[in-house]
Amino acid sequence: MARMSAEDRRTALVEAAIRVMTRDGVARATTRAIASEAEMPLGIFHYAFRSKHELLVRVIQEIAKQSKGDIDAAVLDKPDLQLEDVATAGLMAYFDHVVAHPKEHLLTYELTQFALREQGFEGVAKEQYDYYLKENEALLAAFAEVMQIEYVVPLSVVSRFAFSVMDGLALNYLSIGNEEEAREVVHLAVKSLSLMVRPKAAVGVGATVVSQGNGEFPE
Amino acid sequence: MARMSAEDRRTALVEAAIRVMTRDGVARATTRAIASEAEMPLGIFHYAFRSKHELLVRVIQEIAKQSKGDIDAAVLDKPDLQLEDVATAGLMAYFDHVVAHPKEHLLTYELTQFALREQGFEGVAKEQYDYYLKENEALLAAFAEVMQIEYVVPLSVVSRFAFSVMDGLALNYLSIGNEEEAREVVHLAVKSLSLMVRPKAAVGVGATVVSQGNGEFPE
DNA sequence: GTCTATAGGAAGATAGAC
DNA sequence: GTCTATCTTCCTATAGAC
Repeated sequence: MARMSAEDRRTALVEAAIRVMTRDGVARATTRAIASEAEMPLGIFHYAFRSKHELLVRVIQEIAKQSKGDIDAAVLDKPDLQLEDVATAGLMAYFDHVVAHPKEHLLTYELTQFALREQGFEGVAKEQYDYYLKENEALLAAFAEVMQIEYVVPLSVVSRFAFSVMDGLALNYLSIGNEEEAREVVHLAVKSLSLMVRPKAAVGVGATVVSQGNGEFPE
Repeated sequence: MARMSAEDRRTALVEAAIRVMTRDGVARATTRAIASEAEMPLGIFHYAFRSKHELLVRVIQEIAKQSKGDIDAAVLDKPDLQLEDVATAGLMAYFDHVVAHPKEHLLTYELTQFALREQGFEGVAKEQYDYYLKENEALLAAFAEVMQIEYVVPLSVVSRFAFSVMDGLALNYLSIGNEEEAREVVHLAVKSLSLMVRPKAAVGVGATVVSQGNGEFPE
């Protein structure tokens, strides 16, 4: 096989590992299967990585990076102007991604669980989720800016709520399907979010905002 | 070792398997570890079960049954009378269970994933979720009865929404913790549910019901 | 029915020829 | 650097003595 730098080997192996895991699951992603997928002899594996553990850390990081780009692109870039429309479009875009790429989402769940169990990966699951939540917060903040609204509960809590619904829905959709009903749940999520929002205390412009919420959030 | 019927062996092995899986994870629940936990020689395993596969099916069924009883007991039996109080108490009771028994919940996620990947288990993940959702529906129906309210969206959708939020929240709580913030999310879930509810079209009694919802659910 | 011993295979990791 | 052959360990499952 042609000469390659160690770093190129690592990159190729990480990509091969993701393909194998997406196709066959984490448990079947053995060093042999990964090397074979990358069309390298097994011996190369432990030349590129000290251990399988090292590869897995890179795989988890890479997955988080990829799915961020993938989903963000779909969720933003919606030119509607009504609050609910934009929110619905965003959440539906996320759900569309789940429907179109179920195995990729299944893999992220598998990796989370793996990280929660395996010694030496304690922090990794937390990092992964923290990352997703932060990205989600940024999205919600941008959304609020565009729509001239503000949240009546802390952003981090709104983010975690939205993330929880969509994450839980994706998980049960992967198990039971029923796409149509799942989309009804997305609509409920949008209505729920409208409870957590009010028109921004207008400093200058009065934007056209449609909110189902009453602008209050009683304790 | 004392004589036992094959069925008693199976029961003991299933319970041992659940203990091992809860403690160490599904991947480490080998036939050896399970037999050892049940204090039986390895040979007994394949006398009681034709294969590990057979054991796993029983484990998954047993887990679903157990957690139902466990959680239902906590969620019902709340003598409050205010709508939101009861709902909050119910969802909080569920979350309390997650906090108190994180490993048990982690195990159910692991088993779901396992079932989604493994040949011969295709239906099992779906059955598990269908079962949880049905139980959840029954709970919501009983709740509506007691509180003299009715749902303005189909019960199955309300159930799936509530289940999604709590399931997703449990999953991310297991990864990132932050119990206090997670409990704020539970409060948001309760507020959201109040959107999906209105006082029951009173036929006789007029019950004392406090709802945050406006009794409508615009499309 | 019980249980030891072992078959047969696949895993992660390494040694050593090229 | 590359790659084959192999080490060691652990898995599921079974054979066969008691």
